[in-house]
Amino acid sequence: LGLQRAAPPNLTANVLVQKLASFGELTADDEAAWAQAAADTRRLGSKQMIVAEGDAPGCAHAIVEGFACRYKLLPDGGRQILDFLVPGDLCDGHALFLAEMDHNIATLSECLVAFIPHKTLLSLTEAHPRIARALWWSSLVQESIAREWIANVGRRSADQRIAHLLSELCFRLHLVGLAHHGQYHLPIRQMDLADATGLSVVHTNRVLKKLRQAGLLDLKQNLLTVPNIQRLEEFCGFDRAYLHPHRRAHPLTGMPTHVVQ
Amino acid sequence: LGLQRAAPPNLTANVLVQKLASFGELTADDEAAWAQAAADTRRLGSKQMIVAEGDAPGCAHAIVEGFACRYKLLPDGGRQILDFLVPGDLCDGHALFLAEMDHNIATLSECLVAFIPHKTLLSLTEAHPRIARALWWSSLVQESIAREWIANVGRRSADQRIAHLLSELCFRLHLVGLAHHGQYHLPIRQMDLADATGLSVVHTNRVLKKLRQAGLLDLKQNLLTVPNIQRLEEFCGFDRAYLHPHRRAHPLTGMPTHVVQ
DNA sequence: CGTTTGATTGACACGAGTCAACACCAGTGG
DNA sequence: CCACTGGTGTTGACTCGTGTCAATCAAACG
Repeated sequence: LGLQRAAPPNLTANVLVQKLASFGELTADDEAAWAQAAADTRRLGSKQMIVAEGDAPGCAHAIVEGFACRYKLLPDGGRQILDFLVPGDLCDGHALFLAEMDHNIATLSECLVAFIPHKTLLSLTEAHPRIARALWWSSLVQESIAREWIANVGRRSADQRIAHLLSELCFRLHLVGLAHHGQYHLPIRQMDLADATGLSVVHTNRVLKKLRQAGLLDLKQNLLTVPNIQRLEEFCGFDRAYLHPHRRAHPLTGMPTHVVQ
Repeated sequence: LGLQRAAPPNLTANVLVQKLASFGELTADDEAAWAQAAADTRRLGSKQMIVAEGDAPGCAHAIVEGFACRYKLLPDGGRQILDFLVPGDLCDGHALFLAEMDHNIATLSECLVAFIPHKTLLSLTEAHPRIARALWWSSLVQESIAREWIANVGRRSADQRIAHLLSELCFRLHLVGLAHHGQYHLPIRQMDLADATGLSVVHTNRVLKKLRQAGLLDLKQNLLTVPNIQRLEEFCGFDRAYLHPHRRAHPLTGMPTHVVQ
């Protein structure tokens, strides 16, 4: 598949830069510095641990290619996925300050992962205030996503849960240019969808069938097709506001103004 | 009730200081500055809005007395509570940087709320790096709590959900000295518990009855009694790690070392 | 007092979980 | 080359946890 080909070296950092820039305007100098910081990349196989609960890693990780997720394991063996990590996402920016990780991060497909030493991250934020602000903004969006997930799992019907989750992913993939005419390369199993929405695999399967028959989406063999994204979003009440896509100037902190899309 | 009496003026800021200090060691000077910043307090009735979705408030809010919550309203009228706010909690620290609120914050009981102008908050963090770090830490704990709630609502049984939620509250109330021999003043209705755990009110009621009969806890008339907190925590698999109570020195950022409890 | 809000309980319906069987595919090894 | 395997998707039958509806009760309140 064309989607799976490795990006040329000088394009490797492109997704990371594109994503960070979506959180705040950067100068060419900022972008170069960010790309440089993430130069150390490694390829990981599917279902490999990136950071484990209890770890206090010495470097941050960002996804360049492939899909990963955060998750917790419960005493009874259950798994709850807390977020999907798509290309461009910084996995563990907060671990820079917290003593130890309180959840796991693992790949869902083969991934290209950038390793950014905490030392580099710190000096970067000191020398590049715009990068610092973009990272700060990004961490706030992370928090906001987590809150929306609570509402998703807590109060939406099974159909809407799945639809909402996929709507969010579509939007986030759009941000980094990974959408092609309503088609998204989505290397996640139904079991992953189930663990992200708090449903069983069997019921997830049935819901997907129902959504397919309703013509809202089609997910098969790692390819998600959404004929009409607006219809899907209406169906599940998706409102992109929580992803804080358009940034307006703040009277005090002077965050840059810019509208995505 | 003795618990409901208004604190003397010079004690008003005590809870806020105590809470902030639980996130990082502060000097006497820091504490005085923080208390001063939160000097403007107002008393709000039950079920009053503090900040609404879509707002871009000019000041931050902190709870001094009483209970509040964050929540989202869904298109179908459902409400999902995203977090409870107890005395000492900063409600909307993140709003300092984000363009607008993506959820509501309202009181659950009569509350004493401190209003901290964003301008003050900004200058405070510039002049007092320890306060800045404590606030930063606090925002990370907020994020961590949100993630735990996803797992709670997504993968735990109804009994464990309620038990876990109440275990968390017990711990957080402990932090600010609001626990008295396994008894906690908890002015929240069963409907609030239901909206926080993704259950119906009726079923919440039944679960509470079951927990009461199992001798795990007793919640009636705003008073939560937990005979044996350890037993409750074991029942629901509560692990305080996600609240990041003990802070160890970080090799790079030099966060202070200190163990709560 | 009547009114309102919240707690409690029962009867019933339904969404979602569980168990089990089978299909399908890729990889692997005899 | 073809069985054999493990992982994943699909479907049916059945069970069970929760939701819904409705009635009653208790406490708070104007």
